[in-house]
Amino acid sequence: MKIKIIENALSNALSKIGLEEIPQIAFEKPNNPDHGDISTNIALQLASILKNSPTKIAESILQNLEYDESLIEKVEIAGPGFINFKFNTNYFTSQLEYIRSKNEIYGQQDIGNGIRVNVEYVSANPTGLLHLGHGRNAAIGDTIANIYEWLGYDVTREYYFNNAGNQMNNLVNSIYVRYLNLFNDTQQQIPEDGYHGEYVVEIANDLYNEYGEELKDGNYQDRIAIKKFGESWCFDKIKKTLTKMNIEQDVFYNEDSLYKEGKISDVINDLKEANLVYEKDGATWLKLSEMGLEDDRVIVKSSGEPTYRLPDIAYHKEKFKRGFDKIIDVFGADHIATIPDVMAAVKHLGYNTENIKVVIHQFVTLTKDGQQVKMSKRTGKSYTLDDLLDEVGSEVVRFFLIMRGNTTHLEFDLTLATENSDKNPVFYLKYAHARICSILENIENSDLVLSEVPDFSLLQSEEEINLIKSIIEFPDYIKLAANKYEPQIIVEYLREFASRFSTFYHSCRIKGEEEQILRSRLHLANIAKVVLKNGLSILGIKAPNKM
RNA sequence: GCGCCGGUAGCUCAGCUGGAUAGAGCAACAGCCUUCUAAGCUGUGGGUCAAAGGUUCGAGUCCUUUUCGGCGUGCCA
Repeated sequence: MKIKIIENALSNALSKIGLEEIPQIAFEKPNNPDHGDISTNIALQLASILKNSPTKIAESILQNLEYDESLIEKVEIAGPGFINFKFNTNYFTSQLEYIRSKNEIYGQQDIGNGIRVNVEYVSANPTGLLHLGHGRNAAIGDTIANIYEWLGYDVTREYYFNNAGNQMNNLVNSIYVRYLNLFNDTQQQIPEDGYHGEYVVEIANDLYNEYGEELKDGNYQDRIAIKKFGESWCFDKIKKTLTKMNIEQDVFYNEDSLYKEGKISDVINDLKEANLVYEKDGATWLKLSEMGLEDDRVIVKSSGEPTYRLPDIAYHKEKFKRGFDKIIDVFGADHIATIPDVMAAVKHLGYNTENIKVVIHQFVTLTKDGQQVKMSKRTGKSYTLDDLLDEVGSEVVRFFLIMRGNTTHLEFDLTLATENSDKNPVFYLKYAHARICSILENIENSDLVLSEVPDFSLLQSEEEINLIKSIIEFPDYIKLAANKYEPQIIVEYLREFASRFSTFYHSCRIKGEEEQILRSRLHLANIAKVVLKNGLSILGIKAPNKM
């Protein structure tokens, strides 16, 4: 919305009143339509400074306010001293002509200006199958990547993984036990900290089919073979699941490459040079207490192996060195503790951590028929992301996983998701789009009608204007979602949008109306179709022509 | 113990930098299909915004304390 014009007008009025310093003027969109389209509380803010009542101040601002009457219909003082602006309906309809010219690309913006953004998400190690938590991570990350692309950023979608270290050893141990159990009488148990999932049995079966009893000794070479087999088995499944979810990442970054290319030792040297580490009990410690945090932490164990913090630091340094201007990490809430450590170190190495945004999301719980489905690691029974995708499809999965705020625990209602009915919110949006397609089909020569320039000023009813207002706001919501890293903002916007379209649809007929009206309404519906299609596409959902 | 996130209608959740009468979906109830898709629309009922104090013209939103739930708190990732 054009608040710049109002802002300037207000600034001028304020200086006429005699204000030497013009303060920041805040605007908001009133939720009560009687309060106009845009509102400012500037008079309330100035009350204590000017030692006058807000209403008096508002009055004198109004007396000195000059504005374009073709744009603004009404300016009012209301309540305790708000100044409310109501736009002329012609303002809204005139915006439509510009939007119509954008057509298919409406919503795209070039504010990113090619700035390079790295969005890291999923990043599950190849030690198992993806679960619902990964799914939420994937949906949030992929949608944020889409949003930034729509804003003209140069986006790289990245997956970071570690195929070495403790976790892989645990996987190897677990597979090995299951493998021996296939042909050995002695029923060995999986170690306490091993992987108990049923998929490990599957891996062992496949392993046996490939190698027979060749690996039964479990010597060094055997373990390497088991590790390679297990890793590619898991990665294969993970990638298939992501493909099913319509996610395609550009870079799979292996933590191991940080070691091979000397990036880890480089960072240790950097840290030593910056005097940020010390030796104690045979380990290397990071001086976090000198960086404003509570406790120092080990980054290299006495065994000589680094802890996870060190590669994390090196990895973030690498992202900067690879030329990214902005770094977005999407993590589950269980990673929350390590983030401040890593950020502090990266910052003290001289990188601007303000360009790193860590998006934390809370966990997912699964409910079915009102009962919570336990996803226990101990029993090994779990409902995987893949199961879910098979059951309800990628679009419902993606939608459900982003329809709550990142910081809220998300309850995935399987019963609701499976239901192909009006209760399922994703259908509502698709349905609105399909309806518009149906209108276009039902109008004779609709292409021809759309090729002619419409008179949008004929659209004056409340339903039409409300729809137009929502159309105009589309780019603002994309920006808001980007600034907040909240895909949910797009979801909420689209629901409201579809609702306004449906209201319009029911009260304003198109087919059979007089030619001029028909043309302008058809154009309006067609623009609404673009908004729905583009909005859904940001969420990774296709807009169907028929339902 | 300490740290992070959350507690808003019967249920699931919105509520942007503090603003005017706290919203949506589902569930409940009452209407609307000879007319472009009724997977829809219109209306009704439903609230001590976990509790208490504080900041101010004004608090669901900010501060303090308490409480409940989740996660974390490792020379695991």
